[in-house]
Amino acid sequence: MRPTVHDIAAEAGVSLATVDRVLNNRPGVRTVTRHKVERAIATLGYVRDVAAANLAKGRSYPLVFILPAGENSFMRGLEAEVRAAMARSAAERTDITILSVPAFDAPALAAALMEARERRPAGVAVVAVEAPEVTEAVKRLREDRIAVVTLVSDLPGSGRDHFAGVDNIAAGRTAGSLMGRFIGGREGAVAVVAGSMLVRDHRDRLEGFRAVMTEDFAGRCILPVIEGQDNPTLVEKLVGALLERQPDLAGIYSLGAGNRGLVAALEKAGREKTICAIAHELTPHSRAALVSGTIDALLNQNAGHEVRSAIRVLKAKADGLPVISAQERIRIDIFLKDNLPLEQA
Amino acid sequence: MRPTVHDIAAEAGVSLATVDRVLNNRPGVRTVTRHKVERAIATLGYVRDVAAANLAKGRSYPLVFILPAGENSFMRGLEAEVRAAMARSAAERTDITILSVPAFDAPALAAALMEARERRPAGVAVVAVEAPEVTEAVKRLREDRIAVVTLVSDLPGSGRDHFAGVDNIAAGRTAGSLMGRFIGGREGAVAVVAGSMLVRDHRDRLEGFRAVMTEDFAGRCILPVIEGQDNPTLVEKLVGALLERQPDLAGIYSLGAGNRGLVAALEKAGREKTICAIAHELTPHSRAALVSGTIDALLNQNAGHEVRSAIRVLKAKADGLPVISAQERIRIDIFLKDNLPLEQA
DNA sequence: CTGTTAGCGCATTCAA
DNA sequence: TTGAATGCGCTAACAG
Repeated sequence: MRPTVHDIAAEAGVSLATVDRVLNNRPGVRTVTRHKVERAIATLGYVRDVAAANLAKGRSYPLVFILPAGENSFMRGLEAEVRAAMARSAAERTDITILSVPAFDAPALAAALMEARERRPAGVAVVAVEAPEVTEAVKRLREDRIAVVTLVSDLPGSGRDHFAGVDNIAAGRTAGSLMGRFIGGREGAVAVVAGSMLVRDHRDRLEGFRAVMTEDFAGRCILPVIEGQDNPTLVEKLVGALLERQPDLAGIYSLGAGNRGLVAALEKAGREKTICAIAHELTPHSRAALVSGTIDALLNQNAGHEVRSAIRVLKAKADGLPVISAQERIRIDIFLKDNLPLEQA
Repeated sequence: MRPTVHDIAAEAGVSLATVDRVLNNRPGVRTVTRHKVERAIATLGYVRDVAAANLAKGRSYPLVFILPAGENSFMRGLEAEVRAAMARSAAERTDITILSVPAFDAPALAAALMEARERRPAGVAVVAVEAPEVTEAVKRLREDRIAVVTLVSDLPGSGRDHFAGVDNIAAGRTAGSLMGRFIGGREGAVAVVAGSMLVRDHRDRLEGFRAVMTEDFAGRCILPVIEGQDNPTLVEKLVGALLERQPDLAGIYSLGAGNRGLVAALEKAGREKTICAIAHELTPHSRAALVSGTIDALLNQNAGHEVRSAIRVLKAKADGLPVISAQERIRIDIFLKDNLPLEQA
């Protein structure tokens, strides 16, 4: 049987309370006593039973998630994952509140952060928009010792505790690499459609994509970025116009959302087979387009992983515990029609 | 505060023991009493605290992992993940033993399964070789109510409880799809290097690969399969010979292990830039080859996920609990040099 | 500075 | 068929 606090108390010749004190390094133990206990811990090879500890503590973690509103399928999927986490909250001892704000709206986001602050949660997870007022709000939360994790889109320089999302520069590079190889020797320019240059993730993807195209596919012309605000209607209009003025277009990299518009424009123009399209995020629409062949490859960040990671990190930070960063790294998935996970998964 | 057994006992007007009986549907409760309790559970919205339950039970899960011996980096990585799980065994209430057997050796594997059986574990995870004696041994374990999970390579028809591994047909298809697109319009045949046709995963990958090449890249010639026994030295020899007799080779799909041999042969022949190489499993060697460009794409199954999934399933099956199969699905990762996770991760 | 004691939510004797 | 009592491994008052 593995050793318990009782065993180490006996071995060290002290009481349970003392053992508990050194285990949770609380004050009020003489150095000699502490050493005795530590030695007992070492010789017996004691490892604390976290489940039992949590049971005894009865601690719970009030958390706030701030997510963008709107039709964006990825964000709705993200919200669904947060709600799934709420359903598990009994078992995970969390108490989660969701706050919804308009997309790409820095003042509204800053206001939501202040609202979150008033709830005095243990931690806040936020899909960030890069703006001074948002940075400022995050700093205020940190001053109140509220843990902050940026989700999906980061906010460097804000002092947030952690970023739960993918390396978007690498994502852009990956898209560039696939695009260059898939197009191969064919002629024609490549277009880039983004949502907004106000969010860090989109800027990073663009940077990565351009870097690879310059390094490895130097002859290829990259057209100026189109900003579609992650809005399918707008994206469709802009891409439609693009297709008209670029009869020789070889590829489109859609690094934001609104892919329904992209797909519609390509199919209306009858160019879905000749243009290599690479987009982000696996949603019901993008999935269908991948299967049909309109989209050639999809880069994805697993929203479920991101939410669960954010919660783990928030809890750890709230307890002042270190985070095993290797374990919290979110991978960039590449999906072709052949390695698509089953529906619903 | 969420309701506890006490609350539902009070609500139903019975004792703790009775509540416990209906909760774990044990006999010895009148139907009326049972109904009262069930109603209380429903109205209070009770959910059992699994951690507390486990604490009270003090149950632990003796498990056996049977892994192939040898230099195969992927398998050694797998073993490292099992050892990592052993390190967590205190917290997870598992007690894991590793059994090592020669690779591709059905009699030895069958013997190991019988050895595992004598330990009377709650469950066994095994990297399967497809052979009647192995199937038979697995059936015996099942008869002794020992849960069995196949790991990495499956054993259909054996009655194993679960397969913790990727869909290898889909993996082969993915490789085919990438191969066809990366080669594009270039001339030349494509070769396939396998480990052994005795293991299901290799056979499945081959099937998927051939299917896609036939469906989508019909003009491309696929050479007969080379079996390298996952042995780098043998692979190097065989691929070396292949390169000599096929001066126009356009691509190589290595669906097994021994990639050190593949890389060495390509580089010695100076063909690493002109031949598109796609291989499996991210190891230090394959990673280096991907970065240098000798390997163009790597398909990967995350050994850590597989091991953790196997353990979860084994515990669930041992307790007679259902498995949420969607959650246990192992994804096929595609790595290019651009989306490689950081070292060590 | 150290020890005693009473739970956390649940499972399990042993009596009744 | 039911209930009272005890303990799992740990934390947290409260005493000393």
